[in-house]
Amino acid sequence: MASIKDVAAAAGVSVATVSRALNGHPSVSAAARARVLAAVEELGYRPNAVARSLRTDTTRTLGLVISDVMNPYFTELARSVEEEARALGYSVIIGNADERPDLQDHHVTTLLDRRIDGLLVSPTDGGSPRMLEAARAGTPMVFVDRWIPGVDVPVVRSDGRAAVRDLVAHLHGLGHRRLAIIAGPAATTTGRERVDAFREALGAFGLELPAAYTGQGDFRAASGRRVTEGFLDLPEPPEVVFAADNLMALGALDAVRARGLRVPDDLALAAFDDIPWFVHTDPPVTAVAQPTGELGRAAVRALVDRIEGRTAESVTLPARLVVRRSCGEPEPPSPSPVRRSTT
Amino acid sequence: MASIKDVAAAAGVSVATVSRALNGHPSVSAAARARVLAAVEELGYRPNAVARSLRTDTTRTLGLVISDVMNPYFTELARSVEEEARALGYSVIIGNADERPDLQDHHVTTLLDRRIDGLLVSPTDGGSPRMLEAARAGTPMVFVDRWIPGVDVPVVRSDGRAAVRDLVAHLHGLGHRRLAIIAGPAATTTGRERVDAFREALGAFGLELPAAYTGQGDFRAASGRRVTEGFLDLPEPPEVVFAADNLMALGALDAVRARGLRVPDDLALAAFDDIPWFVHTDPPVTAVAQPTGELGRAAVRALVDRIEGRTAESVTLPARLVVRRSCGEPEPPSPSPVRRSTT
DNA sequence: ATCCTCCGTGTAATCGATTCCACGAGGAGG
DNA sequence: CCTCCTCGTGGAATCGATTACACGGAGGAT
Repeated sequence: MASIKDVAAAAGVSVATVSRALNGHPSVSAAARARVLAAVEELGYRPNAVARSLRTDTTRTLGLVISDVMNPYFTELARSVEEEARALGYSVIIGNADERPDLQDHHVTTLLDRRIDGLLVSPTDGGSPRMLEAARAGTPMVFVDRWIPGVDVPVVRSDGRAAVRDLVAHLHGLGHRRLAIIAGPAATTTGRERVDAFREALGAFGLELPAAYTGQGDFRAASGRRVTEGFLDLPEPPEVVFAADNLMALGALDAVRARGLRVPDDLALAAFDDIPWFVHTDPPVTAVAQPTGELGRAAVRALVDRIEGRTAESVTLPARLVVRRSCGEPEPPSPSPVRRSTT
Repeated sequence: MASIKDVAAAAGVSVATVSRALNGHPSVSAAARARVLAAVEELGYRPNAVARSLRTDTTRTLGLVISDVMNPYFTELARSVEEEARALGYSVIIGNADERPDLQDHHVTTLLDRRIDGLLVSPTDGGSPRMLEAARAGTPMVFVDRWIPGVDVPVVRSDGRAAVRDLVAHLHGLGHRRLAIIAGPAATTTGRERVDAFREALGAFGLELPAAYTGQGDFRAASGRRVTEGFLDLPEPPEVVFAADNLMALGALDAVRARGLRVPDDLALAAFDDIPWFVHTDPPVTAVAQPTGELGRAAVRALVDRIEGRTAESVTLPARLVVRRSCGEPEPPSPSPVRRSTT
């Protein structure tokens, strides 16, 4: 592969001139510039980003460590992050932690070794040592969606409290009184917060959240299924299950279906995180929707601010409730014939 | 951030010795090795991958350019690619082309600029000039899922012919005779092949595929919806629609639902590419399932073979039919009560 | 005409690793 | 006791870019 030396030789100038010509430096004569460009064209030269990074101590690359790529929420987040980063002239390297702290650590380490300019993290656990150290050492970093309390890093996330209150009001209005939740891992902020918000909202309606109605999940489908089966085995099963993420909701749907029961007649279902597929499930799932794309873009902007020496602000955006049929209410006016179960 | 010089100084040895100690070179005394390791520990030193790459002309990184991250098929592919690559000691940088040739070209260019060791591509179109040139120039490269005819690069893909035949047999057995297809972009191999396989299978049953029953999609949901609406507007609409990928099937479902019709009673539906969500849609969708994970792993193995100087083989794995309810047949024996529509 | 200022360019240092080559010490063999 | 080999080590070149510094020539001011 042609290097800058080859271009310099072909153009009959020094490598310094080639570099200057290519980087838009003002003091290069038009003649020299033209010869350089011609040589570049002829040789199909492309600057070696590795060499440039070594010299400039800059990679124009952001690292993004997410908890689970297979989760549509994170997929969309990743997509919006890449989009905004590209608009700002950065590339993104994604690391998928698969909800495993060891994998998260692996990716943080590799990204740091590659000297990325900044790190976007949605931590799987309390934070790997490597990550905490990087934060302390001043590596530009921003938390997105999930964060780690006590670490001085800006956080870009959405606040689901109001939407969860709306959800509980909706459920209460439908006559449901026994509400259960499938929680996320206690090590994650989102795992805890959603339970807190739910309990708080229940309180406002004079309802309690008994321990038996709080199942421990891990943000994966299998755990949602397991927890839901537990709920159904209870002497007095809940009337509604609220899954703290979309994959666990999928698992819950599985569990209900495997028992030959139906949603919402036998058990109502709601989820945190809305995704396109929820429109097409049987029945369509009521969910708390985060402004995922905006979250990703805001996170990138914050991180780039930090990288380029400006100050980065934490951002909190509101989530909102999207009502569908999984909790019992018929869908808002639609051209489709009203659906009635035979029972 | 500490460099190898700092470690050398702290350990009281030369940088050469540090490098040798860290790379397991045999001729380093136990004493020196211990001092180096202690210094590394103390300084929290991590080798600079950028510098190493410049010197060794190797990045231990694979580039993966896919057509659309939001498509669960590609998400799963990406995940399995990363997994296998990690097992072989490589990192992966993903580029999402979003079905846009210009974006594909952008990512190929950036990846090449970063001097990745090899490229895995699922081309969106006939192939960007940059990509074709890289292939010709000998950059290790493997096509996965889609490929470009006439380019001498190994291809890892699945063959859906048999499964599509099974699908048509299934549909024919259910009494369907007017079968339509939503094709993918003609610029992609998968876009063309699936139509060919479908037409061929129809032929075996003495059926034709009229032009009116061939809609042109682009592998995105919106196009599936548009094409399906066109089908429904026909004087004699088809009885079945076969979508050449899962997102277009989603769009088809949308179209049917928006008309107040139902699947499979008013229009049966089948899709190419099976995904977990198809189990939960209303109704569950019959699909041709590719061995996605195995495809990703095989592609990585082929690419790494090529990178490490062995010869890479093309691989073709069979797809298989997964029958669900969207074409009219009741699901195989299950504990759930038989579902009857009220009409 | 002389001096000063720019302007365009080249030389060389530098980033942080790896690795070839040379060198000194110490052990084995004659 | 001398020679030779081996082993561990350090010096320095190298990868491909960027950039500080120096330098020569042209043009303007006086």
